[in-house]
Amino acid sequence: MSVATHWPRVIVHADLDAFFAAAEILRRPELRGKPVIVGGRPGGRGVVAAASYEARAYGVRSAMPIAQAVRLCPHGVFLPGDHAYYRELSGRFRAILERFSPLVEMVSVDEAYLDLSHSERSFGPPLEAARAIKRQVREELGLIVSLGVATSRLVAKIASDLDKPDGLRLVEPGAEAITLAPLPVERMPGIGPKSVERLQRIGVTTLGGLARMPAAALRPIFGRRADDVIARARGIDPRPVNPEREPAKSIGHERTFGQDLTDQHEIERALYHLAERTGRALRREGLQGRVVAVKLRYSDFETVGRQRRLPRPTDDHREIAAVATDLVTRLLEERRAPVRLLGVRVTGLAPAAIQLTMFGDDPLRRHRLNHALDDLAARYNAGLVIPARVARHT
DNA sequence: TCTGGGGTCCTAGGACCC
DNA sequence: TCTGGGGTCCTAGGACCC
Repeated sequence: MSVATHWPRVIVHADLDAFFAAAEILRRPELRGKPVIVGGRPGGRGVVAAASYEARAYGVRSAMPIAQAVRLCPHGVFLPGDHAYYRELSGRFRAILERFSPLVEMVSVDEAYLDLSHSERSFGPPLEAARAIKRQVREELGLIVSLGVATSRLVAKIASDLDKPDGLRLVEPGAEAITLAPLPVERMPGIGPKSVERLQRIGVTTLGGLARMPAAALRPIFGRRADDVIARARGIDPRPVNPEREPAKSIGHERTFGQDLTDQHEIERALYHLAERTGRALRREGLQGRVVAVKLRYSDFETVGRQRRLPRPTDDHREIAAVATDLVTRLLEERRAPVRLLGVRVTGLAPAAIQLTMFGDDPLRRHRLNHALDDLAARYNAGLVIPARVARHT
């Protein structure tokens, strides 16, 4: 019998396995055991959002173009995805986690951090608590969750991935650096393909190697983050679990078209629709923004953006659309080529306040009109109400 | 092969101010 | 004739995450 290990903090990272695919199998049990791939429609321009482990056996991975997934796994079951349903399951997932600690931070629909530092009295040592979480998620949701248990978010996150699927990995206090050392650098969140390549060029391929580098050598790759990257490679990460949802910094929508757009009217119509969805989302959140940004991707994947600061904040989709259209028109004057994607985003957000200084238009009336239109859109079909000038071309 | 959509954060250059 | 230095705001682009 060894002396109980002292845990300065107990952080759990919980990650649902192949979540979207598992969710679909849950409501269509006949799919169990089949390669299920959730993403865009075959023949379309989507990517894989989630693949069951049966599909992964064929080499299908998330973020892979659907066309490639079809080639690898022609008999796969391809589904479009149902985010409202996933959100509902995600809420139940969260409710289970909250039984174990009030400190639960959802980082996406299928991922969360928990701080169990003060939960030992109720749920026993970390390993027992982790087993209870896995059991309750399986019994009550029918989903499999992989867990990492460690003294920090970072190590818990990396650990949760090590034994997937149905993983449970605990990294004892003091064992952080030695656990990370043999892992390839790309296991560390924040190190993506570009950084991997640049690290490889200076002879660094593992987190142990990264941990031993002098900060000066990493400065060209990571800039001011270099010291932080080294600390993290050693398993040091003081960030707390924060259950508060941070206020949004930007809200926007973008769309990749099934076929590239060349017609000016089609482009304007698409921008109007994106602006409308963005405006509605802003009003739903009670926010206004001071900057309108557009994104344009050409058929050759060259991607450019423009943004403009407004004289005052807005949540009005007509105003957003007008600015967005002007910005895109300017981009197309610089380069005229088929358009694959358009995006509209509003940043510089702050809680909405009606301005009483507009010219020629009653802001209060417009404000009421927008909310009335939001109600209509919610009751009927989103995007039904568009100005005649744009509708004429539909 | 042919590359989504929602975001966040960082960098770098130019304008402008003191 | 040769021309500082720091801070802040704004814009564009890119890396990255799920």
